[in-house]
Amino acid sequence: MPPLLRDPATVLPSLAAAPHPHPHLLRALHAHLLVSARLASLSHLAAFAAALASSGHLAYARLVLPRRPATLLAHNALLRALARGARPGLAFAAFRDLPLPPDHYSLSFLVRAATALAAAAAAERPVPGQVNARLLAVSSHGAAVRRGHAADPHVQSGVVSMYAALGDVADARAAFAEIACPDLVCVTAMVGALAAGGDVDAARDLFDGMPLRDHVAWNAMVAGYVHVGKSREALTLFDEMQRAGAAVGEATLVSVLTACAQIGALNRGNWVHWYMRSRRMRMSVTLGTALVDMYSKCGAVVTAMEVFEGMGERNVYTWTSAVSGLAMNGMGLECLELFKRMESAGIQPNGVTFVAVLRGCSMAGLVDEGQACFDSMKDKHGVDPWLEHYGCMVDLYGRAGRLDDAINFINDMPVEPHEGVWGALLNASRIHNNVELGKHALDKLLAIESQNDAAHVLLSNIYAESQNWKGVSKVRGVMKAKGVKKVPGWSAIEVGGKIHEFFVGGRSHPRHKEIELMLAEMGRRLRLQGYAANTKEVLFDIEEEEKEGAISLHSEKLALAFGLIALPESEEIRIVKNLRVCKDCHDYTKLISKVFNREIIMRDRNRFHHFKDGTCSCKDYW
DNA sequence: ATAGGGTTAG
Repeated sequence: MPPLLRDPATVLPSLAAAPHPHPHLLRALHAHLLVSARLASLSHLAAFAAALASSGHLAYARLVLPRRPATLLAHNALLRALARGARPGLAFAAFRDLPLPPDHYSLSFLVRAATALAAAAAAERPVPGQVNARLLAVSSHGAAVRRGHAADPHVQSGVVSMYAALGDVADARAAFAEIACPDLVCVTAMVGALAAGGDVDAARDLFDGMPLRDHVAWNAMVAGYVHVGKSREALTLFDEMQRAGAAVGEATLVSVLTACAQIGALNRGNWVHWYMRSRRMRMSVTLGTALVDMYSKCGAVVTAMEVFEGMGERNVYTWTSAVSGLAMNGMGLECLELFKRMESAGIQPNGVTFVAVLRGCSMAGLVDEGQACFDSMKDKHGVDPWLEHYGCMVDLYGRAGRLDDAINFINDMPVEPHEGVWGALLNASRIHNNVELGKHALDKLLAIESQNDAAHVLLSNIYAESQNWKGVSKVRGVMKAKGVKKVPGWSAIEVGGKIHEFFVGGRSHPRHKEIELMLAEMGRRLRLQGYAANTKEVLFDIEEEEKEGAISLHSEKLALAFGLIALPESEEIRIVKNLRVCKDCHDYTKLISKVFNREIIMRDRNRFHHFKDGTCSCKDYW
């Protein structure tokens, strides 16, 4: 007996994965399963039927199921297996041909199938034979209503999360409003739906109004905050969750780690790792990946790699997190090496992996290597380049000063360049002081995206570099007239397990007086070292400038001053910033690291800067 | 005998 045929539990998934197994093979398998009495239990029978259906033999699948008496139970088991399988759309075909009227179980499986399709559509993962996720969603909801099962709580919660998966919060709200007495599960589904739709405040109101919250409800709310980037709120809520005595499990910790990663809360992240070990929690792929991501994004890349190496099972997410972590930390060569290891390990890289490895090459100036990766994408891995990848390539050439190559690359693109491509060229023009090219790139960029704030700021900086102050104020006027809003800059620093956030020109911190004194002291000691503020790149914070009539302090300087006050001298200062660090702040921080003899690790939008003894790990190349 | 809500990479 071939080993595969010994146990339905092992043979069925491989059958389901095969696109179109030969009918002879199926019949042989069927016969074997019958003879060896593997199909005696209904669950095995349903699994076999589902495997048949998944591999394109729905009619055969139905024949396998008991016909007389036709039990709805067996057909429901088929629906369930199909809804969970690789081709959830088949559940609709099976539903249409049910030999008996469907019950509330049938409907809940159908809704689940629609949810799976909606989730795949949202992730742009086309599922074979897919019609239209929205159409199927509405029809499954309609079927539930028609068959009189819309009031079943399992169907209700399923419908709410189905619309959420489609991205239709309004429909989720409407479905929720129809529910006379939503139970805990339905409310939790709605909390998740609201948060996923970006309305985290509405989610919180609903959450606060819950008479009872179990750990899943807490998880939904914590994850909701993480989803919209409110990491500090997520961590605060997690504290409350623990005080409330809710069970902390894998899902919770994954969200908490994601929050730590977002805001660079290394101490908190370390605590989670310790907590996992002290509870002897299993290092699942998801949890391990979240740890690798957290350590990478907190600049602890060595620890990230230790976790990575210690993991027993790794998937494409894990590898991509690690590759991306090395890229972000400026370790281009190591990033490339890990990518090659990934290839030899037989893990198929996807588009996200290539974004990471191309960025790694770009940051380390590895132009030829990056080019080779880009070429291998399609040839070797069958991944079609996205617009982002074209942007990465322009960045790769442009950063390295090969502006002609960048332009040729754009001209040879088989698709219309998008704003990211022109943005990369614009940035390269700024780095290499090419005003003409910068103007050209900006025109193209604004023709596509007239509200792009970063583009206006970059143009202003290009003008400022060439001392063209009229140009600077013109850009400012244009932004005002067009109503372009600059994303407010913030910097975060963790002190004593608490996250402190600073905003441009902010004065609201309880220790602002001390911060001001420290800033004055920093300025005094820097002047002694011959530092003069960089007026070339003018600080560009319209709102603040207008309010205060003076140039405001960028948030990273406030965070830095606070770090110098609040952290012991032996400790490095870690700052996370949401935008890219400007040249002035970069120069300033380099000198501070020298004059105050401190290590400063700053994560900006794109990468890490590791300041020590007056130099930065990015070698002024960012 | 079959069911629902929360979890990872750019």
